[in-house]
Amino acid sequence: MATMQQVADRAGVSIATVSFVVNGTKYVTPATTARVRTAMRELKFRGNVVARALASRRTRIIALLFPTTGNRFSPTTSEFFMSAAERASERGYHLVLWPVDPAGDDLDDLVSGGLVDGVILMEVRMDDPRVAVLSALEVPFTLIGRTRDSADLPFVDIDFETTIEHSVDHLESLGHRRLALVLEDLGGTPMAGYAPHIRTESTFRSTVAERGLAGTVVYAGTGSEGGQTAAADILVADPDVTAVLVMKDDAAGGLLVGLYAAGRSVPDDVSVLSIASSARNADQHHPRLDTMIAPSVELGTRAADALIDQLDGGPDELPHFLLPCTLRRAESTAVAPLR
Amino acid sequence: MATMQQVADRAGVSIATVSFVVNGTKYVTPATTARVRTAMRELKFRGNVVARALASRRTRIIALLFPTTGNRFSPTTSEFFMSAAERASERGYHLVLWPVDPAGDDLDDLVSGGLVDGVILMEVRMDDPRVAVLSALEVPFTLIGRTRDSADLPFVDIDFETTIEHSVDHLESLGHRRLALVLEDLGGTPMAGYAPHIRTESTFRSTVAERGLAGTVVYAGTGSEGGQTAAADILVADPDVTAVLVMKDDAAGGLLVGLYAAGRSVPDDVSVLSIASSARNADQHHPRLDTMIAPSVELGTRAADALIDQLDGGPDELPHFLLPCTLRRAESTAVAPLR
DNA sequence: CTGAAAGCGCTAACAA
DNA sequence: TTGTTAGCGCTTTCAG
Repeated sequence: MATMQQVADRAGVSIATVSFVVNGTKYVTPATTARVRTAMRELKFRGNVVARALASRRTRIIALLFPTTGNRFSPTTSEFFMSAAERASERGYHLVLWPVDPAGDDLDDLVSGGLVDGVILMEVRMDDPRVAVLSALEVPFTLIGRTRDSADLPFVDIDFETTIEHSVDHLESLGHRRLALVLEDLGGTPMAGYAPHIRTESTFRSTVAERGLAGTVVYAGTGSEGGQTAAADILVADPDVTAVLVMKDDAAGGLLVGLYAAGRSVPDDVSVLSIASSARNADQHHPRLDTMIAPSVELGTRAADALIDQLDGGPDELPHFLLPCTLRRAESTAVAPLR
Repeated sequence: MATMQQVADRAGVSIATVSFVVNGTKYVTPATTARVRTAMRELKFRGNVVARALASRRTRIIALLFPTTGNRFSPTTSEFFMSAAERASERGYHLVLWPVDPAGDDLDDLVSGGLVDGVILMEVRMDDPRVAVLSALEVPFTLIGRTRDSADLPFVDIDFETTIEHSVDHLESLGHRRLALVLEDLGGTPMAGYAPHIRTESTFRSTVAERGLAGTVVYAGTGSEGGQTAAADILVADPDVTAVLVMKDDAAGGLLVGLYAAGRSVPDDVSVLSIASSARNADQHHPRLDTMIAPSVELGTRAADALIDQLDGGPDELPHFLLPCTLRRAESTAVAPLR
């Protein structure tokens, strides 16, 4: 692996000059530039990222922190990640996905010594311990999500409040007055306090209260069984329910099964609206469900931008970017769910 | 951010001594060790990974390379990633997921200068250009997957050959003699030549041929529609088919719908076996499908081990580790699929 | 416009 | 057992 010094020797210039042409830091005459470039090519010079990082204090690498706990990597997560990575790449950065303890304990060695220039946090909890750690470490960071009080934190997030209101609007416009909400059960896990759930649940409760609607909330376990149990739970709590919001992708199918098993057909007896899901996930269902699709790509892109702006000294107001999910109606005609 | 020199000064020792206690490189008396540790604590010394990497030529970071193309991050992928990360962590390494161009073009700057000590490749194609790049770069690497000729490459992989034979065994034992295989359609994409498909298809063809069975192969598009179309295609090609293998998770549901739409009930008329899927994915289905579950966790762990052995100078034979999927039978009684 | 040289923070001989 | 010191490969003033 050729070093910069070797390139310099070969081109008959100083190492500083090579550095200048490599980084475009200073003007170098076309003639010397050419000589240097030739030497670089001949020696297959690639540059040493680590040495550069040590000298310049930047690596042009940013990390997306992902909790090691649970197996929470969904298609939606994937969209956040991929879109953020793409944007980072466009702006001359590399984005890596870094699994870290949800408590933030192993954050130090990652970040200390400038291995990464900044980080994006996702799967944020209302009182996420990682933000304190990151602040203490003085690492530039941006959230995909919001803590309880994110007023002076840079973030992009799904606008769950608006999403839920729109969802209820939609269902109300269909004539529904008795709703239910299915959430994942995170109690007792390290992901307890997961902000999207808290916000969704409280917005749901307040919205139905304001509008004088009935609103039941149940927590679902995993997979088809989780959904089936949730359906049963809902019907116990409110036998007259006519619409349910599900924010748990892997249980959505089971929910239909459960409803049908209890003699309800979808959407004739009960409307089901899947929320904060991805198109890719929704497309697996048949019959299609009405779905509030998460703006993951847009948010991933924005998150990368927010962080990189911070690093490169772009606009300096705190980014507080919220985007609601958008409704995608199932176009197919009514179909009975599973028997 | 305190430097090692500052710690040394504070503890009244030389910087070398601090380095020794930090890395456990040499014996240091308990007394001095204590002084150093105290100083480190007082100064909140964290150590500079970049400087250490430059001096020692190792970062203790390994990367799992993931193609930027397509949105191929499945629950199975997630299991590979998480388990490899966990194993790496146990062995004192960090594992990051690095999105790179499937052609391997942007591999240089990642790897040059020893930003990562080694890499694990996944989503491997039969003639994957990335292995040439990696070899040229002289970076230690391990594959999750196999190229056409991996005889002298370190790899761990699903044993697709055995998996398919077991699948056919299973179906044959159920009395089926007319089979079909559903694969993802990757033609024309950068992922064309994806090794699992090639191996699965060719093993399937040769196996049915040897045993004198009928074997139809169809390629499915995405989501429920993809599966429905695949079902129709199969029935055109072989109206008497009685068993189908699906290696496309998101289309499995649609396949059932399609079969049912064509008047076939599952599993009475047609048996469906989902292959190389994950438990998490399979659990979403209702009715449950018989599933050949991929040994992702075991393989992710092995991959990390193989790479780290290589790095730390463990056993030096080339790891060639193959594990077949294991059959998980749907316990539920027969149910009609979607209507 | 180009070069000299002082670091960046740490590791690892080699000495003592 | 601990200290000295020469790098690791590159960036970046500061001169010239």
